[in-house]
Amino acid sequence: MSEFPEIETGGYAPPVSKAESAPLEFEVDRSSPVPLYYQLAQQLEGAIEHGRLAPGSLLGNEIELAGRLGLSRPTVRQAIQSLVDKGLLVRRRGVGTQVVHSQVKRPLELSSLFDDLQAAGQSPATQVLRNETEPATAQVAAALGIAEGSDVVVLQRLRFTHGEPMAHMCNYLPPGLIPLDNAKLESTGLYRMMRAAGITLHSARQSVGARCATEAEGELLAEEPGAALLTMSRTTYDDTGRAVEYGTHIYRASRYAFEFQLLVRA
Amino acid sequence: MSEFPEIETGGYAPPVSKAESAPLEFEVDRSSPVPLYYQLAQQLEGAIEHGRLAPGSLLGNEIELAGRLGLSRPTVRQAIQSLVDKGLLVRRRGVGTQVVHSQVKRPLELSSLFDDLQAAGQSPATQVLRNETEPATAQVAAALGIAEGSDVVVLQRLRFTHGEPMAHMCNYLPPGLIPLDNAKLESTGLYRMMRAAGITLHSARQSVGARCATEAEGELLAEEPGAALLTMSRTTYDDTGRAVEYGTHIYRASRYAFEFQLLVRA
DNA sequence: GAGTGGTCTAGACCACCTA
DNA sequence: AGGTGGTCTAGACCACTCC
Repeated sequence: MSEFPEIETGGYAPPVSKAESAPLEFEVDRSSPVPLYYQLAQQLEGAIEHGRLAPGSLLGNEIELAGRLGLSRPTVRQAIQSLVDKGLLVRRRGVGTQVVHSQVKRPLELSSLFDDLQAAGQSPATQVLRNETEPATAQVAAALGIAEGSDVVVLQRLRFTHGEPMAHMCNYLPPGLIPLDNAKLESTGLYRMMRAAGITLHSARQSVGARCATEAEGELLAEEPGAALLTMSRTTYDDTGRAVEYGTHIYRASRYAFEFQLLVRA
Repeated sequence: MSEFPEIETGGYAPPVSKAESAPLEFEVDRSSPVPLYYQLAQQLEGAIEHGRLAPGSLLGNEIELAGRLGLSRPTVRQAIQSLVDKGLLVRRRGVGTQVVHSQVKRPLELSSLFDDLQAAGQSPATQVLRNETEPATAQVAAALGIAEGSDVVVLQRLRFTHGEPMAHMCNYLPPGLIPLDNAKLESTGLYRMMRAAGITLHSARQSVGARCATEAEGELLAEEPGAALLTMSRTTYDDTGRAVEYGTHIYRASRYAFEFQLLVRA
């Protein structure tokens, strides 16, 4: 497999390359507006990504690293901590800081279907079926945390890849949150429009299920009635905890599966 | 304005109760082995959960808070930061730290189906169908990051709630990771056994899809052939980045849906 | 015992927001 | 202009791990 003998022992004994052969050079630019800890974190992350810091290797203690860089220990710790939070490093008291035994690639973030597809080179397209304001039903009101009967924007879209239908999406948004121009909606994703409007997305609560397609759903998505569909409902919150979107979507299970990463919270 | 009008305006203007009427008392115990920042974080979290700190209310600036508690500012910051990471607080430069506009409940963590069901009062039960060692297929080896053909433990279980089958689970584990006693497996969940063995779970990469049940699957899960099934494959990693489990599971869509929360990574 | 990360302090200056 | 969080420093002592 790999060139370095990462493998050993059935148990767990951590094989540690004690002397990092090449101490690796890092440098910070004190005239830059970029925080020092962030500069260091980026350089460390780059070194890990590019394999200059091998998985399992020790980082060298914080105090010495701080001295070598001309930084204080708390600053170095802040850089290291940010990478620990990202899952790239592990700290062990009395042992040291090592590069994680890799395997875990970059965690998926909260992304829109549109971005996912585009990133996968799937050339997504959108058709807006509906874009209007109506009173919120009890379910929608509860999801968005607004009063039942108050106005919400209802959005219904069909998502295509390579000219084939792939998902039917129904979204509800608080009125006036962002301008919902049909042309814009057909050329980009909802999340991207929100971010562009200065909304900082923070988290989303999702529920994923499955069911068999009804006749109408089959027609809409070019599937036989009875075909498996993936269903998803999601409420998205911004960084102030305000619900900015609630959606119920259905996907053709034959063409789509959710990929995501869950993190254990301390 | 009035004193605590938390509600207002259709737009977004944050209505802030400038003077927190009752400054709220916090206290730390310096003789406790619990870190000071952690004590403070817990008290703040409790105050938020119990509504003593209203959503949207300001926390008071860090320096004053530090003074009132007899702590240094970095310590107070560490406490606050941990709650910001949890999504309970938002910091705004030049404004202050406020309690998130709630709505977001506690984020779901990486949990086992067993724990989920038990928490929901569903009295889960498990039947072990298979528990043996065999050579890893290419797919399993890739997921676990081990050599193809090397030994892995294969586990097949059926999960019941209220005496009804609910899911069929097939797991692969590195050999010798933990003792896999059948009796233990039938009385608890796999993750709980791992945690008890000192393994710190860190993250899991999942893929969720759907398909229609085959005849055999229908029989196993007491569904008609063609019924919608939810499929999930998951690789779980510990805090060193080592894959500790790979599983492919199928669930009766009529009885189960995944609930989870995604966070936006900075 | 030596070395590591974990915690904590008491200051400092800066950038940003509100007004 | 005043107040807030964001960053940074130069120390200190402790708890844990390993030899």
